Amino acid sequence: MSAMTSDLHDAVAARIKTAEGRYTASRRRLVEVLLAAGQPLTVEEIAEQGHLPLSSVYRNLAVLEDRGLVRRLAGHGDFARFELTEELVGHHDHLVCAICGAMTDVDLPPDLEKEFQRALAALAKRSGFELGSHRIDAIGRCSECVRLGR
Amino acid sequence: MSAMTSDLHDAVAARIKTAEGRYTASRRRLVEVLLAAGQPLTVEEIAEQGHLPLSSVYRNLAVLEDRGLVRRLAGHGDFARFELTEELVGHHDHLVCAICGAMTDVDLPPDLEKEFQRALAALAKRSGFELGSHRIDAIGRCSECVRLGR
DNA sequence: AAGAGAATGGGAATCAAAATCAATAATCGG
DNA sequence: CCGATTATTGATTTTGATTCCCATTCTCTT
Repeated sequence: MSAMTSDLHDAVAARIKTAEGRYTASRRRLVEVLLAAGQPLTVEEIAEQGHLPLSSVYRNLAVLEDRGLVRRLAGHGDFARFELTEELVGHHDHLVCAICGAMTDVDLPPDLEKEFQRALAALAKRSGFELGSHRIDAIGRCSECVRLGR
Repeated sequence: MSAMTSDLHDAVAARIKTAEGRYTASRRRLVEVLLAAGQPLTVEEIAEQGHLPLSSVYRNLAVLEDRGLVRRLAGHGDFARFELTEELVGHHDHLVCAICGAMTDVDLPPDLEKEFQRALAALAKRSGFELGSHRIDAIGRCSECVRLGR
């Protein structure tokens, strides 16, 4: 395990403990699965890859989301997907397959991200909206679905 | 009703009819509600504002979505929201309130939109992803939630 | 105006997600 | 290390948004 990875677990543990929470093996496993995947996963995928019961996955995703460590995304039509927040793994965007729902992480040039955040801030200000973050998704067909002619 | 509005209804009617569908009063009412709102609505909002039964709203949203006339969005809670597709009302982005889930339409400068689409296309190509459209959401607190100190 | 195909809408079924709760495990004080 | 306290687990409901069903109604076509 890399230094960065244990730093991440330390960060998660610290955050969990601030609210009478415990960073249990089950929760750590969940975080490890999300980290290893490097892309947003469904509850079922997390349960399977972490050998965890569904009820624990649902409960602990809620706990982690509440602490700002996990973020819930909407796939394309199907069901919810989850990823570690950018506080833990940095900002990134997604390629979203409109056919199978798969999501892949991608990074836009930082300059462009900044330019974009600036433009949004201007628009937000105009309507009294307090801007936090943003999300950018590219919608299309993933290579797998293209290959299979779907 | 403006000329643009009846053009829109004509476009919807034409598209519906291509697949043995009928542009019924119920479906037209649904489209009118979405058009009048100028922002993505939940199923419940559509049913209420159009005085339509839930089952019809769900069924007809599915029909319209299938014909590419309506698009399903992820809110910032659990409830899906729906809007007319950009083919009908043009491209735009959203301010999404993380507190109450409200969504407001906004327009980014066209130059910036194009620059984004170009950057995304480059990234997509690299991983064999076939780029269609993109969606950009600003996440934050809407003016109402700021005002109420939520 | 009648027949055929679509659409409607109230209610039932579905199923992802959340809640329940007895059993288990971690934490703390001494 | 021990026992008390509190949090977590996970099999099992329960919930609730969404989808399905189907008898009735509507809309087209001739």
